[in-house]
Amino acid sequence: MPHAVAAADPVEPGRTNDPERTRADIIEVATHEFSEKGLAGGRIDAIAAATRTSKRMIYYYFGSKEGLYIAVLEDAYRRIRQIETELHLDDLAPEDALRRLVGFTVDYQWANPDFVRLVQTENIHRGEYLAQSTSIRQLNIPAIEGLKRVYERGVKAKVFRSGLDAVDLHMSISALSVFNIANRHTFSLIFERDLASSAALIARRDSIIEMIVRFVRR
Amino acid sequence: MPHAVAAADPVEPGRTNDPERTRADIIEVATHEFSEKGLAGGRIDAIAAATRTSKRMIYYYFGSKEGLYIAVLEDAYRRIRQIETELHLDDLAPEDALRRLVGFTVDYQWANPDFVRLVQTENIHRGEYLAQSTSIRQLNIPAIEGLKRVYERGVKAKVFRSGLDAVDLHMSISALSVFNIANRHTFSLIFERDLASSAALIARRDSIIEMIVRFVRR
DNA sequence: AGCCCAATGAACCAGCCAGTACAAAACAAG
DNA sequence: CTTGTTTTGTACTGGCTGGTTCATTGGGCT
Repeated sequence: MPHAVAAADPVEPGRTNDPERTRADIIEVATHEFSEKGLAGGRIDAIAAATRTSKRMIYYYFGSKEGLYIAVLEDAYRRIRQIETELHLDDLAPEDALRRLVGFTVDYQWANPDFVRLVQTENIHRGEYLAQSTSIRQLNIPAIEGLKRVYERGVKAKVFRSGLDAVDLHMSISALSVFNIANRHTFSLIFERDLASSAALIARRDSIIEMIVRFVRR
Repeated sequence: MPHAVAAADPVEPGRTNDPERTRADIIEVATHEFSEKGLAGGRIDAIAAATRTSKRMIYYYFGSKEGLYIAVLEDAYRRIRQIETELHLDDLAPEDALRRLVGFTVDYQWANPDFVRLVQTENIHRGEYLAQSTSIRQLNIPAIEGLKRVYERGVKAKVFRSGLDAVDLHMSISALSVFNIANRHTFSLIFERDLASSAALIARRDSIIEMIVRFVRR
């Protein structure tokens, strides 16, 4: 997402006070800064400068650097959960549905490196800020529900073996999908491989799908 | 490794100037600090305080915070490579060897969260410091050589399917092994699962091994 | 119009922290 | 024991950066 300067939406034109927009603007810029530099490395002044508003506003709305960081985390998780609900897997045969789910997950991580980096940062902090967020834990996890239904359909149809744990399976899918993004720099440096080329991505995507499918097939 | 205050080694007793030791001491403390807080979050003063020596020495030996950080990275990679050479896989049947290699990888990551965190941090920085290290790229990668030999033996023995890429396979093994450590905090928070219990670890370990083996089996 | 509060701006501050100045010891060599 | 080099300690500083102060503007409501 190349920063979209968002052609001013036509509603209420001559307005200068616009809290919603100010908040959203700050969060967008801060998401980028924190995902780029981490919490300690991110600079409030840098965020303020890239915003249409001022540093004062950041403290007005978010209270502190940590407060802003938490808001950024909440927003990022909210977005991914939103998208997860939009997959329609129930009208596909189990194995096809699984392939689609895995493929989607890979593509999503690929398309949203900011989210991956944010999660990485938060894990460096041992999840202490995510733990402070009340709103995040209220959301349930569409991804795992969808996966669970697909898996159970597959078991019933005797194409998947039974006895597997959906959360464990989800963890494997996430692990494989995230790694390419999360560790691409050190990995490609050490193995002298370009992980970013589209050929490499496609091959990797196929490999991941194949691995998951072979794991669940009877 | 619980910090081992290292009962003074008997060689050269009355010595006060001991560059080797000072250097090693600084690196050990810094490894902990940086893996805990990241590069930006780590404090030189904190490192100095936890050392037997002073801040002055850090700059004397490493020149800058970044210099120290690079030295820490180099040392961490050197250690893991060292250990990788110590696996003896050639005297096992291919599938057993593969199981052992994967199991070892999982256990190693589990036992060395500092390394995982350091790599995470370095990836946040897009590998720019690792790229500056000349010494790291000179080392070759024992793990992948070992894996390659095992895989090829398996193909020859017709227990593994052919046409797979050893680096890709290694990537999958790493991805699955690292995820539990790297993302345990956010993951366990969201899925309300304890990933740290030994029961969970063992189950996960088995699941990973099974996934890899099923992937390569014909 | 006039009141009140939400929203905003510009300049400012204080503590933190990477890095340094200035030496003084310890050691090696002659 | 002198001399030169390596290693170490103490005290300091200057800029960066999170956070604040104080004052102002805009807008909804009656």
